[in-house]
Amino acid sequence: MILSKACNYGLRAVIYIAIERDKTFVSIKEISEKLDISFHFLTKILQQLTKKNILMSLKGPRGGVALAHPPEDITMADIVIAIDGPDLFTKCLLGLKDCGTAEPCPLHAQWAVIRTQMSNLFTHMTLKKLADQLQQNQLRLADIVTPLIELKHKPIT
Amino acid sequence: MILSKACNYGLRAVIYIAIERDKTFVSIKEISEKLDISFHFLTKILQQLTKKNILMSLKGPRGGVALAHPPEDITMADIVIAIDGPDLFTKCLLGLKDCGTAEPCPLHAQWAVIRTQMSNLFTHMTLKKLADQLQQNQLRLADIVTPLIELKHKPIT
DNA sequence: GCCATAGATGACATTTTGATCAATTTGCGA
DNA sequence: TCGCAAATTGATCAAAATGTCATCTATGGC
Repeated sequence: MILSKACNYGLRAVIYIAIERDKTFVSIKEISEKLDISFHFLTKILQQLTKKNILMSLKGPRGGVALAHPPEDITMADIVIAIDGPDLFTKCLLGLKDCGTAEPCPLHAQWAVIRTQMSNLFTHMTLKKLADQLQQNQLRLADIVTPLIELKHKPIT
Repeated sequence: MILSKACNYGLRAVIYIAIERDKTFVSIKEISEKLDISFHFLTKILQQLTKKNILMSLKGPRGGVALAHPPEDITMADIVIAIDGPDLFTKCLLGLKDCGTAEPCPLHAQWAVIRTQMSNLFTHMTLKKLADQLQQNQLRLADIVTPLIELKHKPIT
């Protein structure tokens, strides 16, 4: 897969937080249940993001995690790099070291084009754009088609 | 990484075979040494390709593996799908099931564009094109900068 | 201050991937 | 036909990714 599972989960969770952010802090338990992700595994992933100052966290009752910056300032690339590292945007398709214009592999030139496009998509796609899209178009974030938007207006049981 | 190591190795090996194909059968041992890939691991990868009728093999002295089809008929996509499966060209970026135009995730539309470009690159890039590029431009296939082209005119010691 | 809540942390289990070794089978060539 | 070369196969192992569990620590509310 192009992104690790951890990265998948992290992305979906952060988008979820961006949508729910008027509650300021969202509990990881809620996220894990709504997105159907293992609670403990998600905890560790979000910890990574907290350490990298993408999220902030608060312990205790009414605690949880929240975005550490405005959603228009956080990009998909930030999340992907924080969790999977920068390989996706830098590495040679054939895994060769120092594959560049100087000593290219036979796919270097053509792959570089696609890699750049990926990089552009990821660095320009902010959490705000993603959250707006979700709210406007009723898109989805989990396998189970859950009316995510409704959750904002309902107390979490 | 975008492709598994097995897929990396398989691609590089098959390109190598395409270059050396006037010898008809190339031993896996030679490939593993020239490309610096574990012999036994490479053996298993190439076995997969043999089973899928991308390579053919011959036991005994002067045996080895060879392309089962003309190099202009084998594409990178064939190799990638045989080893890593079709996920790269079909799966949702966020790993959701059945993510499509009907029930898209917030990234579906933009990701589909890039995925299609990847698919096009892989399905149009034949082994012949790759081998020609290597021979004409002195590109490389291994970390160690080895004069691969020379090998055709030298007996393997 | 006490307690329930919720994140942080470390230990551990499982699965997948990557890699190695040994034994077997096959077929060419002398 | 004999012996060696080379692929095939199965067993095993290490490392990384994934997933689970128990415990610790901080905090808000009473």
